Parts: sequence; C-alpha cells; structure tokens
Amino acid sequence: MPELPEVETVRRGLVPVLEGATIKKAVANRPDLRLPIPADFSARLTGNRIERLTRRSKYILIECADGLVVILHLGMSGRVTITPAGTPAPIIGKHDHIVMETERGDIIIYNDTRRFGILTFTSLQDMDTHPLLKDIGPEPLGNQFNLDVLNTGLRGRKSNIKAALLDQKLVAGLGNIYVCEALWRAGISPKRTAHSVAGKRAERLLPIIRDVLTAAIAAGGSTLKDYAQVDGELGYFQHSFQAYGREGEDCLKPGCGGTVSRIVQSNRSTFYCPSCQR
DNA sequence: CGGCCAACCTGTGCGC
DNA sequence: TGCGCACAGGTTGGCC
Repeated sequence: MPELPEVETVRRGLVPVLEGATIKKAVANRPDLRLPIPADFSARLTGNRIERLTRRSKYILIECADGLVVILHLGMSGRVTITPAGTPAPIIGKHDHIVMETERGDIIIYNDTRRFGILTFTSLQDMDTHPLLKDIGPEPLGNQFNLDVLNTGLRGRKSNIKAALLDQKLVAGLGNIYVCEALWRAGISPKRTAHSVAGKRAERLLPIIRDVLTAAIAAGGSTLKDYAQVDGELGYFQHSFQAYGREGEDCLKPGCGGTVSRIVQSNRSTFYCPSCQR
C-alpha cells in the first residue's frame, strides 16, 4: 500500500497509541525483513519510552527517550495494526513479524507478506547521516520542495519524467500510483523526458503533486487489496484515482474523449491518457 | 555518474 | 483442479 500518504496515515494512527507510551514487550518473530532486524531489538525497546513519531519520505521514525530511533519502512506489503487494550488478544499470523505491547496494554503488530519492509535502528544524533535517509530529496509537502529545486532536479535528466519522479532523490515519497495520478492531472506524458518538463510544465506539476498527496492523506490513503489503516478503517483515495488501474476506460478529463492505456516503464505499470497527456 | 534491469519474496488471479 | 505466468503500493546492486 505504501506511498507517502499511506505511510503518513499509519504514522498518524500510531501517534495516540505510541507517543508517550512505554514499551512493555517487543518481539521479532524472524531475524530479518529486507535487512536484518537488530539482534538487540527486544532489549533496546523493552522499558523504553517513545517520545515522538515522525516521518521522512516513506520511513516512519520512532524516537525513543534514550536517543534510539527505530526506522520502519513498509516496503510493498507492510501493514501495521493496533489491538487496543481491553479487546481480545490478536491471533498472531504467519506474516506478523513484529509484535509490541505498551504498558497500557495496546498491541502493535507489523505484518509484511513480501518482507520488502525494513526495521532497523539509528540514533537521534545519526539520523541525518544514516545511509537510508541521507540521500532522500525534499519532502513534497514542505518548503524545501519548490520550483527551483524541481527544475534543477529535472534539467539534465535524460530519463523519462515517470522515472524521475519515482527517484526519491529528486523528491521524497512519491510512488507508482501518485506519480501516475499527478502526471494525469498535469496533462504531462509519462514518456516525456524529464528535462523537457523543466520550466512551464514543472510550474503546473509542482502544485499538483502537493494537491494529490494532500487529498490522499485527507482520505486516509488508498486501500488496495485488503489494506487497512491501523484501526482497521479503510482509506478511500482509491476511489479518486483518475488514471491508475483504469486501463481501457474513458479518460475522465472533461472533453478529452481519450482512453486510458497501460504501458510498462522501468518494469512498472504506467497508466496514462495518450490523448490529453502530452 | 546516469540510466536501466533484475532481484529480493509471497500471494493472487487468469488463461489453458 | 492444476500449472505456469503475469503482476502487485519499493528499493537497490550490479552492469553498461
């Protein structure tokens, strides 16, 4: 599920349960996800207090009282669910790789079928220089992401604009869905070279990227497969998709009359309207 | 260095 | 019912 809006939705769902909570129990049911889970995972978390939850790109950062920072990435299939204190104990399934319980009795489970996710450690001190975080580009919803930055990132790029926007060094947090949606809204062909977008088109694209992500966060993210928010509620931004997953259907741009097609770029599906995306 | 692809892993859905 | 293949929200190591 997880591009920036879904990760932000998970973070927000965890805030009331984890911020200020002390960890009573932390268990890793396997040694690794995409990377090894630290061997001292349980020892470092147990008894530790969580001060705050932040997000950088698609990473959730769990900042603890002793300076430890847990880096959590959901990969392609990572999910987080909360079983509130006082409700029946959850049944731990095959892909429930991480289980934590707070002193209040809330249980947090990280489930990840494909195990492309990551759980690793850093510290408040080393956050800025951590290998997973140091090269990430500006947050698309922050002030760092402006027209100058976008134009600079696009100029001199020979790849297509789709690949450029998926590059987390150019701008953080976009994935396959929201790139398709943003390019559709902006009327820009995903096949166009990145450098040719610099200038006028970038000016159109930039606020659209912000708008799409903001709207998706407001909708609680997108629900594909059976993905749910931490409380089991479903995000509903998928109902707002205008390009993604709509191969063969009518383009929704007023007066366009085109048909959405699916092509493959960098081994990923791209959905776009050849009629109005130039 | 930039660009591109295959690989990581499991599950599901489709055609035959 | 079963088999094989394509495909799925991400990232990156290795190759040209």
